[in-house]
Amino acid sequence: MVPLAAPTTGTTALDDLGASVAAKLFKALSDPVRVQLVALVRQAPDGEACFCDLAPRFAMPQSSLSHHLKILVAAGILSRERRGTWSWYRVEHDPLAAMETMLRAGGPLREHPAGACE
Amino acid sequence: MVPLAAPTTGTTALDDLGASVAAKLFKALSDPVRVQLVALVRQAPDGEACFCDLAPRFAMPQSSLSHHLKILVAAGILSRERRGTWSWYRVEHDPLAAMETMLRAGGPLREHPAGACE
DNA sequence: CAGGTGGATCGACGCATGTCAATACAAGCA
DNA sequence: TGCTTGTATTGACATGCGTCGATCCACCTG
Repeated sequence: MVPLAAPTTGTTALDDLGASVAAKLFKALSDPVRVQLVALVRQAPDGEACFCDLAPRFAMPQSSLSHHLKILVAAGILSRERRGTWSWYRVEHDPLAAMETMLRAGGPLREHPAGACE
Repeated sequence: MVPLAAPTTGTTALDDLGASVAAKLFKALSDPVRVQLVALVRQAPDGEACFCDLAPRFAMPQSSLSHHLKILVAAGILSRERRGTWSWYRVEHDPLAAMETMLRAGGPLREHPAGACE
């Protein structure tokens, strides 16, 4: 650690907390398998997909896929619901919208009224 | 089990290549420091920021910051230009727009998605 | 040309992450 | 109750990544 300027927050840029939240969301999508999982679930009929539908799409053991799904659920990007024997996954659109807003506006991860083209 | 859309139909999920491209972009933003760097550069006057302007914002050695900037440049999210003594960074908006499109549509990443400011 | 400064790169370290096989758990069925 | 199938978790392993100090390079100035 070096006596640099203290982490400046509350000025013009994204604050530390917002950056951490954003980074965690982006990290959840930082693997190709997880990107595809989100796309598949989103495009599934009725907006939900069963694990057994997703598994055959990937050439990897079932445990690996479950691991990736767990990460997406932990990040809040997917939600899981167990109905009887099968687990069903849905896309939670709020986190995706938050990321989208942040990419467009560059501001903190919260509702941002700024116009698209400043 | 209900079959998902076949990989060859118009409603196809993200292909492997698109998913890899997307994942690499998201990965570049999977660290809070890099999220803040992008926000800072974007909000800088004239849309560009000098390394020496960015450095004091972070409590970490200069080498670490340079490392993060390198990752962002390698991902195409930032561009670097050396003018005399200083290095200047700008935000490349196309990759951000591509990510945004992908979050909204779930489709593959294209070269020039319907950009936000065209 | 010598010295100084801004910034990039190198090498090492420790921790996080993706992968797999094996195992555990949960629900339906015989 | 026990068996079978679907899914989650565990543990081990290798690799990747963020961090840091040290060093190197490019550009300016005297």
